[in-house]
Amino acid sequence: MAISRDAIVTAAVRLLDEGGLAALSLRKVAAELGVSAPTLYWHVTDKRALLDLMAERMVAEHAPPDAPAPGQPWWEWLAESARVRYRAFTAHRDAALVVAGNRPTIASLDQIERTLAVLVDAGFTPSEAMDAVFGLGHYILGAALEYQAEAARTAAPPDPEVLARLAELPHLHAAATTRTDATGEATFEVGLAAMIGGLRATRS
Amino acid sequence: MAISRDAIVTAAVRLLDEGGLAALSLRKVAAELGVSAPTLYWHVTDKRALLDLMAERMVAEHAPPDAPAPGQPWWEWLAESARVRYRAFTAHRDAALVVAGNRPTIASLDQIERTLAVLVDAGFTPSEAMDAVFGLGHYILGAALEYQAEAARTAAPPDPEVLARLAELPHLHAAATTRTDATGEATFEVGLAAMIGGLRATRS
DNA sequence: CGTCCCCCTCTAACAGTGTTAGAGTCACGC
DNA sequence: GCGTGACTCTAACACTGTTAGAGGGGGACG
Repeated sequence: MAISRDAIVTAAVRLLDEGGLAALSLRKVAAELGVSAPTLYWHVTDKRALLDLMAERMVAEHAPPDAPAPGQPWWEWLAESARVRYRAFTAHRDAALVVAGNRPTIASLDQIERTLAVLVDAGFTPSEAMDAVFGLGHYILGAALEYQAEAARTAAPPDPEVLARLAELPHLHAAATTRTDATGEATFEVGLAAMIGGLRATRS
Repeated sequence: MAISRDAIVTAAVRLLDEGGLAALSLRKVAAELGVSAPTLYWHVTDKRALLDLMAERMVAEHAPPDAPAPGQPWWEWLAESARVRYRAFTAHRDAALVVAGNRPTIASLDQIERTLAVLVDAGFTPSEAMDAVFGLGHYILGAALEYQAEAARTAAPPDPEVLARLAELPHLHAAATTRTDATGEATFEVGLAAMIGGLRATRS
């Protein structure tokens, strides 16, 4: 009945969604497929390789447009691409962690190339464009990672000592009470606007 | 002769530097101290708790100035704080990963409060200041994480298929050949300038 | 029809992980 | 002297990624 590599990746992603990265073991993936654990090694060289495939899959699920729409400024297209990527990171539990340790794939290179093309077209040198891609990419990764870490944290009861300290700090307390950003999207948007605004400023 | 909690953290950080997070096991930490593994559980509740302590230690090693120097604009002070934090993340191997999963400590709350105070003083509302801290923090975390992931990647031989594809992509190839940023600091500076420039723009 | 080979799966096992149970040792305060 | 608590130990459990090596089973070919 021949287990396929794609089926393994699908099962692994499902398991990731359920229990997070820490709970993802090859034995569980194998069990999900009704197969013994060493069998996976015939289809996949390594657990690291499986994680690479999962990262590729999860990123591929959300594809940004290849280039700006006619008349659309490059910065708006860039912002939209960033949102799509952020969504890809937050759509699956611990996806950011999995992607972070990932080695670059051909698909990701192609996407970077497309982004570089747009930016070079807008007047960036290739090196400047690369800096922009890196800068934005780092921000997205950090935001997604911190969002998911926060989600994992709130599952556990908060340290009362820390909570007490928080009440004593006026600005922090004020900020904490006037904000309710459950999805993290509003916070992401603010940082994104700052980042892209900063990149735009270097281009005029 | 009574092993202290601080000694455990010190040994753990040394082991982290040597082998990275994946190679950090309680048994090795115990061996480093000439003690058996379960002994650590008397001093530390959990491995997660040990990682929290390590994160606190590593961050505390590099402390940014509490407030701008007289006459120093807030954005310059903010950039300097960001650099210090980035240095803290990259000073120890996998430090960014350890800190990312960390729960907020009292010390980190205090530092956030100081930053908020400076920004509020500069005209931000507490909520806007919080957004700025988050945005900048996410960028720093992502940059450090990606820098360390890249360092780990170059240890392994690169995939020839990916390498071949890279040669076919003109902009990517151009960018890759004209850049030699071994420490990642130059790339970090560019993104930092964009981020802080963007934050400044919202304030005028 | 037989036979060989290769795709695919299996069991058994190894070395290592975090963590718990419970027993033991040693110094200090009363 | 004696107990009590701080501190450490051994033994063990359930689990992890990974390797060795043995088979089954179906299609290709003589």
